[in-house]
Amino acid sequence: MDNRSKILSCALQLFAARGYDAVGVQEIAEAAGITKPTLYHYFGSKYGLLQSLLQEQFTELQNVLLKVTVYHGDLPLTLTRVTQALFDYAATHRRFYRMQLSMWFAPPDSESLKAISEVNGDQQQILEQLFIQAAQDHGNMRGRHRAYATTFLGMINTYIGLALNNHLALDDELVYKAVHQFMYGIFS
Amino acid sequence: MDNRSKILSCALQLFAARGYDAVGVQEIAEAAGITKPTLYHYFGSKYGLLQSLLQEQFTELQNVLLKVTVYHGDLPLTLTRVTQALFDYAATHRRFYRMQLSMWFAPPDSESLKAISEVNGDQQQILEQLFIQAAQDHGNMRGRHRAYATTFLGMINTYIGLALNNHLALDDELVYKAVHQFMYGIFS
DNA sequence: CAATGAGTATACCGAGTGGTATACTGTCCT
DNA sequence: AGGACAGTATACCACTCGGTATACTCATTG
Repeated sequence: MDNRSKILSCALQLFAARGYDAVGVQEIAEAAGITKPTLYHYFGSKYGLLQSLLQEQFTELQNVLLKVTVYHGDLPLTLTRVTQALFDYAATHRRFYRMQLSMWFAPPDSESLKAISEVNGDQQQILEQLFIQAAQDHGNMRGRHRAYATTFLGMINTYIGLALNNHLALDDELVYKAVHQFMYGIFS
Repeated sequence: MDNRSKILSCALQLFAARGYDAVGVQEIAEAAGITKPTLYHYFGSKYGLLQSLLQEQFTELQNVLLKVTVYHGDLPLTLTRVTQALFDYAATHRRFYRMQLSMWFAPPDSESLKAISEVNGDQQQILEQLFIQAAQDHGNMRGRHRAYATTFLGMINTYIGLALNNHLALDDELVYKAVHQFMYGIFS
């Protein structure tokens, strides 16, 4: 593994465990077995490191999401696939998802929130597109795609958050429950 | 307002906006119009300040919660009251709830999470008691009180989080929806 | 009056912060 | 061979961090 990858990997581990603000550049460098100028050579700044980290992981997540967000008239089916994909991604990228989640709920003026907002818009838009398509079949959904996408993602992220702390398991039963809870919320 | 209260108030504002780690003791002191030794006189350390802040606000929240968590055989009714109470509390203590929420999702080894965990257990237990009582009337709920309390609080907190970012409104309709979504989750 | 003790400020501490100027390597390309 | 350039390390910068030693003020109390 080259130094750049080593830095990214160690930074992810440290940020996920203690948070962006609480981890120093020096510490990351030591963990990666390099020195600070090397880190600054690749990423320019601590914040740039965070951006690169988020960027690279998020494009992967978005590709997964794009593959699974195809709508063919059966919204529960698509939502089930999306939920499964997100659960699966969270389970196989626990560290990253943990970091991403804590940043999602970070204070409004924190650098963490700023960083993740820059990157997160696409994910939201993919989901919004899905709900816009579905609204063509279900009139009462029209005009609420933004709210639906946010709520859906919020619910999923909550479940993942609970699962990461071992309060529940991300099994098929939970997928089923989550989707039906959400659908129930739409048609009531 | 005495200096102690001024410090607490300013610390809350700053922590809620930028996070515990990103705010320095010096900055809190300046915002409160005092100097560091005064702060250390009252709270001993930066972490002690955070603990006091959480402690005082949480006892207030717990009192609200205790008043409203009375079970008389109608679980949806009680949950509606609890949800309303939490929504109301969040709406009237936006800054504090914002801080509390970001700490709830803070990285596992962060001081923020440690601090809130020390204080949060009681809240969880109040809800668990409710579900234990309800399980006497609904056999299929038995033994899951812990999961129910966690999931319920998680759901409520997600809605509040979305509301704090103006993605939705904490109105009676949402209370109804949330409670029914949750009840649906139990009996399916 | 003298003594106590809470509350506050000045001035300081060592350690660590994010970030960089400089110089040295090695590997390409001409 | 020689220049360019990515990559890396040593040593440093000014600044901020959480925390404190000391001394002062002032109200309470013996």
